[in-house]
Amino acid sequence: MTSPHDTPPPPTEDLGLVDGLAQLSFLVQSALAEIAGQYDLSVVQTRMLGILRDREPTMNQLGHHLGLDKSSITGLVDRAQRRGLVTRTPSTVDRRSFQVSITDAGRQLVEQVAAQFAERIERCVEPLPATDRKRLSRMATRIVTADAHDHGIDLRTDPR
Amino acid sequence: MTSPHDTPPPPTEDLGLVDGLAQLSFLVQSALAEIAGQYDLSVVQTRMLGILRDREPTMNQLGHHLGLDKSSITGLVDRAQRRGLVTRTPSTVDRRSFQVSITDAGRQLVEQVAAQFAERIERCVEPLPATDRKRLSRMATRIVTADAHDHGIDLRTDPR
DNA sequence: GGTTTTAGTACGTGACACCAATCAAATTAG
DNA sequence: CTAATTTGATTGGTGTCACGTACTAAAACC
Repeated sequence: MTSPHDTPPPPTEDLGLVDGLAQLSFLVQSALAEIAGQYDLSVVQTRMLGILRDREPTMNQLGHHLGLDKSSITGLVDRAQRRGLVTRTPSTVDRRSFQVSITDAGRQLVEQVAAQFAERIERCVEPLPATDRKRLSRMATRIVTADAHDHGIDLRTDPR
Repeated sequence: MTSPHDTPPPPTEDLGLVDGLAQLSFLVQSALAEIAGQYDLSVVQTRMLGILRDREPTMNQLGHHLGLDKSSITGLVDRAQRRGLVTRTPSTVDRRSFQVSITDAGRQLVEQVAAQFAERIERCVEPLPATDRKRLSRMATRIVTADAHDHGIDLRTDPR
């Protein structure tokens, strides 16, 4: 029925906002998963490293950033630490907690993933005219920050 | 430092296309995960049910739609079938394969999730003016369909 | 007919995610 | 200043999901 590699961009009917965004999110996520996978990283691991690029949170704070349970964090950090990507440093002020930091190796890794991911996304977005890309960027920012604002959360995987 | 529920929309600086889309995708995915979770569904299960709303693929085709290995599908369908959400019907033309169909219960479930998800997304998108929402919808569609075109894939979780 | 694909399952492994329970350190009460 | 509570993190158990490998049976090929 549907022909694969044929008609260039036939005036496709609109998917609607909800479905469009849903599918777009799947597209982005699977791109990230694929690229991260090339470096033996999962999406969550990558996200964690991304967060640690500019922060040194405690386990608890890290869990908060990722929206994960504390118990999930232990294993997550364990695995990353085993690979030498992050460090657990005992906090000086609270002898119960640790500060999680990214290592040079981890930083290098995540930088590579980020670069390749950026490349990929830029490519996906190519069909849009420059004006639209700008707009899209602004809109995404708007939505994300409004949401973070709602939840009193900080977010941002990759600031600056 | 950062005040949670204060300043309305202070001229937030742009996150950039890549980061904006990445975070937007996380936002959408976690919304979906949360809502699906209320019905004891995972994102993948929900996605599967969404696909089955308007298709009756074989296990293999289903795996193709989801981008998953055949071996992953068995368990996926098993669990859904155990819950009475889908059915495995032996194919009449190929005695090796089965057609996976959604049951009424499954359809009802996924419809509820979809409705609530739509509601949630609409809400997230509220800060944007109507014109932008239209634009966003078109852009998302454009990107997604261009990508599907590239990969010769069909996609669409929720056609029409 | 015999070889080779193909559809699906079975099994083992590992990453995640959660909950409940636990422990030590910190905080709050009284 | 003890006593009770809360908090940061780990452990253990369960379940989902994803993969690779190996295997069976049916198709398809020659």
